[in-house]
Amino acid sequence: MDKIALDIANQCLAGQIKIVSRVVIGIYDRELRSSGLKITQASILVHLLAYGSRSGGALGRSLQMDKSTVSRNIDRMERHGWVNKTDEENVEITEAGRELILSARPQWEKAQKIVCNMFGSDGVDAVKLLTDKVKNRNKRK
Amino acid sequence: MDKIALDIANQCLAGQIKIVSRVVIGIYDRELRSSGLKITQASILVHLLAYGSRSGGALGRSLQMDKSTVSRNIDRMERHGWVNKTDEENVEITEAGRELILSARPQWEKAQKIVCNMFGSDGVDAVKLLTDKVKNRNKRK
DNA sequence: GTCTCCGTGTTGTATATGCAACATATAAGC
DNA sequence: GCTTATATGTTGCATATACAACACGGAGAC
Repeated sequence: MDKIALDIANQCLAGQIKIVSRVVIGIYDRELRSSGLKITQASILVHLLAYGSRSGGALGRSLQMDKSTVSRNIDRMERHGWVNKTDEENVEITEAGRELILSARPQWEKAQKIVCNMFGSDGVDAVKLLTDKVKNRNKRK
Repeated sequence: MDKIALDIANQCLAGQIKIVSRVVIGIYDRELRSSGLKITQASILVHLLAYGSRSGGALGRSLQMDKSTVSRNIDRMERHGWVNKTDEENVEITEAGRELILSARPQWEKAQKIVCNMFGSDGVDAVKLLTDKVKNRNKRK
């Protein structure tokens, strides 16, 4: 029983975020399982729906993913037939991808509801706050 | 440009948490890189320091990891010589593991400082709030 | 005693993730 | 022109992650 170690365990922001992340992502992935999607791929499809075709680099910047991670996620999704790489270094959603993500909406809603209940309105606000802090981290100074 | 998709992209709690997680974990992992640790393994070592030898199941419950994930993380760490599996289904930290995690403290402090600066005190509070919500999610009713 | 349930751990399979190194291509400097 | 910087994408490597299926051992139920 090391008291200092206990302090570190309780204060480490990365450790806390990992725990929160594992639980929340688990809830979404379990709900989405019947659709064949995981939350990462669902996020990419939603992004392509929202913003249209984009380069892998742009996707990575929006989702804070390394370019290699984007590259391999797109590969997997192309194998499933949900996206295509177009001529001009862009990724576009296919009709199958569009139908899939639209059909998965109820499952997404359910997961969102479960987590909203767990977090409460102050918890949801906290997530938003952290997201904003992360996205604006290089804007000051 | 689909307006509804844009709403979903901006509201999805899992998507937001993934983004926050990627950024924060990236900061810690980069700082810890010189020590040879990643934040997951550092968390396990700190837990073993704080609470002493524990079963994989107990570690998984504390860190919200699947038992198979714990199992394979422990395997990796045993290969590195940082932990041992004892007779009685417990995992114990080795002397090498203890020295490693103690020596990595400055790097952890630096990462913690960077993220604290990024988040501000309200952001740090937000992380704590979410962690508490997650840990107490089954306690009500 | 036997059977069932539960806690524990391992293994197969698949996805997710990032760094380093590499290969291109385009743009800017000079 | 050439060079340098910047953006793009891929691949090797290692770790992190979870579900399903399996195996094992103990604790009760009867």
